This record gives sequence, C-alpha cells and structure tokens, in this order.
Amino acid sequence: MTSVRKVSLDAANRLILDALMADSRTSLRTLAEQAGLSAPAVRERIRQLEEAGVILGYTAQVSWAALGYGLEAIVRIEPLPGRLREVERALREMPQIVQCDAVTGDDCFIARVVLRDVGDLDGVLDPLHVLARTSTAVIKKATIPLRAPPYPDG
Amino acid sequence: MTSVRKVSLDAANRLILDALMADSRTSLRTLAEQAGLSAPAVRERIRQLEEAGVILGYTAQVSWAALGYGLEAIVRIEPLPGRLREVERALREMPQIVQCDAVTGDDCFIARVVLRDVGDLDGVLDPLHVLARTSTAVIKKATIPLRAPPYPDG
DNA sequence: AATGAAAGTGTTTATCC
DNA sequence: GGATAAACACTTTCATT
Repeated sequence: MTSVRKVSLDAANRLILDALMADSRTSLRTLAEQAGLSAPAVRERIRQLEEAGVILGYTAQVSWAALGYGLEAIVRIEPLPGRLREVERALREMPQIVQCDAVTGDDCFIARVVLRDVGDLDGVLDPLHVLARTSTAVIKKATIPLRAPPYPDG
Repeated sequence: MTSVRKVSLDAANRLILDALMADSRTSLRTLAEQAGLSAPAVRERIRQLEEAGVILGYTAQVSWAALGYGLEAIVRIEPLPGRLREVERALREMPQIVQCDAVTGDDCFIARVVLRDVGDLDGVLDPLHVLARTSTAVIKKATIPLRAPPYPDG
C-alpha cells in the first residue's frame, strides 16, 4: 500500500490523476484518449500509481446531509493530564466522528463530527468531558469544499 | 445536483452505497451480484441516488504526501474587524488550502493546508496576517482517517 | 421497478515494436 | 514503455412482466 518505488508525475500521469480525481469512474478508454495513449498503457500507468501509493483508492462521495446528518461541527479536544490514550480510544469508538487528527499545540486532537441536529452534540461531547476539555465550532458553510492542491515544484 | 426527490435507503441501496464508498470503480455487474439485483436495476438505483443528491460524485483519493506535500496543518482564522470578506477571498485564492469551513465562534474560518515542509508555512500565513489573527496546529497523525458515519435512525 | 437477452462498449491479454 | 488486435467482460437498451 505504501510508497516504495517512485513513479514519474509526467504530463500523461497528471492528466490521468486529474481525470480520476474529477470522476473516478471514467473509463480507461476515455482516459487513454485524453492522455494520448492506448488503453493498456493507461492501465499500466494506473497500476504503477496505485503501487507507488500515489493513488490511495477510489471512493463515492456521499452527502451526509442527504443521509440525515444536517449539521457538521469541528471539535478541538485537550485531554486532561494522563488521559491521552483514553481520549484517543473514546474518539475512535464514536462513529459520528468522521475524521480526527492528532496535532501540535494545546489541543491534541481536532475532530470533524456529523450530527442529525444540535441535540446530538451532547451525546458526542458528554462522554468526552470526563477525559478532556473540548471546544466546539459548528460549521455554517463549506467555504472551500475539499479540493486538490497544485502539483508542487515543476 | 441538489436533492429534490427523495429516495429510499433500503438494504439494496445501502449495499450499493457501501460498495461504492469502498471502491467507486466497482462494476455494475459486481454491485448487482452483491445486492441480489440485475445490472440494469442497479444502474437505475444509482441514477436515482445521484439525482437525489445522495451520491455527490466519484473521486480518486490521491496521497498529497506522495505528491510532495509532506506536512498538513489546520489553521484557525479570526478576521480583523471589517476584514471578513477580504479574508474569505484570500483563502480561496490560496491553492495550498485544500478545505475551509466557516464556523460559529471567535474563529470564523478553519482551514486545512498542505505544505511541502515547515518552511512553506510563512508563505501561507504571512498574506493572512494583515487581515486576521491565525492559530496553526501541525498535524502529527491522522488518528481517524476520513470515514463514513453509520446510517442514522432505523 | 425489475428482468433477460441482444447489441454496443470497454477491458484485457498476447504479440510485436 | 507503448501499440495493435482479438478475446473477453461489462454496460445499455429494449421488450416484457
């Protein structure tokens, strides 16, 4: 899964990556046309990108709102002294936490939570309050929805 | 694009969604086998899920680290009085910001940034410092990589 | 809404450059 | 590393229920 061999990010590979980021169900045939290659050549390049760990996987984006989670929040979590491990375990066991990062600074964890409504907040925060101080910010708007950065350097 | 008509989230649709979230390149034929339906039936269900806004799209997950962005950070941004609009515009124009949410509380924005190394931080933060107070947390580890929450209710 | 079968497309393998 | 072509697999359309 992890990168071992390197793979060049030439123009063709960037076209392939950009196309797959925009629509991961794009056919090899279409990718081949766009990259100016044959379908088997594109297949092989994708295989190498996967093996090198550049492509991690292919996922359908599902609307949490459409599933019934009308709200999202970002919670900063500062574990009480000696409680770091317990906090980490508690976070992992809360299925409404859809993402969590361990970070530098006073707040050891920053988590993204989905909620059916504001009433769901207590259910998430209460179990944490014996282990940590928390600070919650409800998301009003996705100012910048998840997007790809440019290719660095060249 | 946006949800207008409703669509039921029955067992078959959940199987389809789960399979597409795990691998969005899964063939209709395979999805059909798993859901116990024919391929055309699965095609039609996916079309409805897309139309209802449940499925937003299909994307390849690309490793930013493999592209040369070895670091990620989460930046909280509190605009100076009267500078909110300018801050929002500045954020949008920074391509290294891969996600940004407007939130309740003192920090109006919470952004996720990719960096080649710590030296890149100034290039992101300096342009903001005339418009806002910022607070930066470097990500040490993805404690919980992006994951789907359970289906709410029944 | 779903199926099955046929027609149309896309993918894979083998061979060659 | 890439191209071509034939064999194979998948997707779509359509008639039917």
